Amino acid sequence: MTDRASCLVSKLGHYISLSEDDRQRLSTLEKSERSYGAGTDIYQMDDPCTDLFVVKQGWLFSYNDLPDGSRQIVKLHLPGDIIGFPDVSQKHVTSTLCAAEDVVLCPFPKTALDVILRDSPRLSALILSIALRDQIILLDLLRALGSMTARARISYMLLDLLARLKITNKGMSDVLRLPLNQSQIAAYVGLTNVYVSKTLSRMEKDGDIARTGNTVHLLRPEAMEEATDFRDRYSDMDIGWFPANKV
Amino acid sequence: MTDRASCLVSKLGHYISLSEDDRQRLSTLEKSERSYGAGTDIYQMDDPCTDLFVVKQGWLFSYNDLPDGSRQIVKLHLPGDIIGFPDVSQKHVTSTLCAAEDVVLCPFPKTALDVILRDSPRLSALILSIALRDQIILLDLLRALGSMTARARISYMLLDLLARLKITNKGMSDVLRLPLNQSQIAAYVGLTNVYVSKTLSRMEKDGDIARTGNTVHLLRPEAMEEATDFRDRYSDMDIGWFPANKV
DNA sequence: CGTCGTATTGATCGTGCTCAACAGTCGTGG
DNA sequence: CCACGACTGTTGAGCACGATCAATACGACG
Repeated sequence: MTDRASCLVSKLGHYISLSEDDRQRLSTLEKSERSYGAGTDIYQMDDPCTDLFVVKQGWLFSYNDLPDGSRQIVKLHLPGDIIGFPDVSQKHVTSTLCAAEDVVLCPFPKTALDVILRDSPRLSALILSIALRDQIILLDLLRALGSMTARARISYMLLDLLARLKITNKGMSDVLRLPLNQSQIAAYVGLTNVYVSKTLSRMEKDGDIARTGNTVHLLRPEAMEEATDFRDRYSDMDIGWFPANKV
Repeated sequence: MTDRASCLVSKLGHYISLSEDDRQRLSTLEKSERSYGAGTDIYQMDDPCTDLFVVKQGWLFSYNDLPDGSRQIVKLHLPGDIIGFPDVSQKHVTSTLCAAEDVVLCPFPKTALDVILRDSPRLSALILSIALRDQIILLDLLRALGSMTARARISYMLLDLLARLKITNKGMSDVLRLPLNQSQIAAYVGLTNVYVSKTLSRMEKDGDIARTGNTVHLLRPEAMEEATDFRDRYSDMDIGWFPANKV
């Protein structure tokens, strides 16, 4: 992936081989890239939904504030991710997007999707598949939040992040940079910052993880996967049924 | 909707007007319909994923059993729903499907999707939108499980079910038939059967709901929506960006 | 009548929350 | 240079929501 390459092309080309036509189609979609500083809210809940974003650099998250003052982070966005897909089905976006650190995004208009659907069945299938896989992952997270202990939830989050990073970075070890503070982790897994701190300390004392700065080292990933019934949904998408493009 | 009409046609025709070609395409997809008794597991987790189902009659749910013995219901399926969409992206299904009562389903093969993607951009867009909307709804549920009290979670579930039933049944009142026992409700909202019982009793005593048999009457839906920050995602899907079919 | 599945109610326990104090690390400004 | 504040993480004490375990009630069905 050169720096000049289209974010979309390199992201989607990761799953299937793209025809030259498809590459062209995708490249033209992207507007110029944009940078945002850490902590910036890039769009707010209930804003009109016009653009999608590919993450070129940095982590972000989508959150909602609830009436009782608590905050729930519903999705973490890592480099290579497409942000805002579910909102395409709605007139207004359903959550607020916030940069967890300094980020670079490649926006492209929501209306671009109709061109793809009209002209490229193969790309359409891929996009649909990605959307559906994201839904699977959400279901997994739901199980975690619905019925796991604090420790299992945090383990689950760490395993999920590691699996995601390994898609684009094959030779990766079990070390993880985690550019989120404990309040944000808490908002994601449905706990409080205090209890996240206590749980992480306990996990460290028990030898499950090691921490240095904001990097986390998973010392027994297999045991953690066992305990949380973790499954890697990222590595085995089914793309066998995709249609060929028309000629 | 006549009894003979294709389930898919009547389901999808609810959102957009379908061309005669599209109606034909959809009708041919469906195999004969099938019935299952209450409590039947229709497919099991890790089975190969071959078919999707349209619900013609009765309620169902998808669940997973966790290593600690607890069960999490991740999705309730009502008449008119399409079951198994997210699993299309996977080689094996990720949860077990169970009939909550006697049901009738219309199966159609997963491979049918490639025909639609190739030939009908408009139907493709609709299917994508439905998948994405389901994801939004999952995100809503995630917020509920992540940071709401027992009472709010149950309220949320009731509001969600009511909104779903109102799509196909416009003139509906705030009365709801709930063919689930309290253990199933508990598995869905992440509580125990005991606490569901206690919470429902308290809600009844406080005048929020009334129960007779397995029907529930919501007495102050607006107050409940306020308390749970409930939003109806079903009634305002954005279909404005859909492409027209090629001629 | 007995059994099974389901709902209710009570007593007790524990995980995780609340509130609070304190420490470490920044960047800022005197 | 130090003082100060803002932000983050840690630790402790007490509390509450919801879990666990158990007993009871109730209906449907054989």
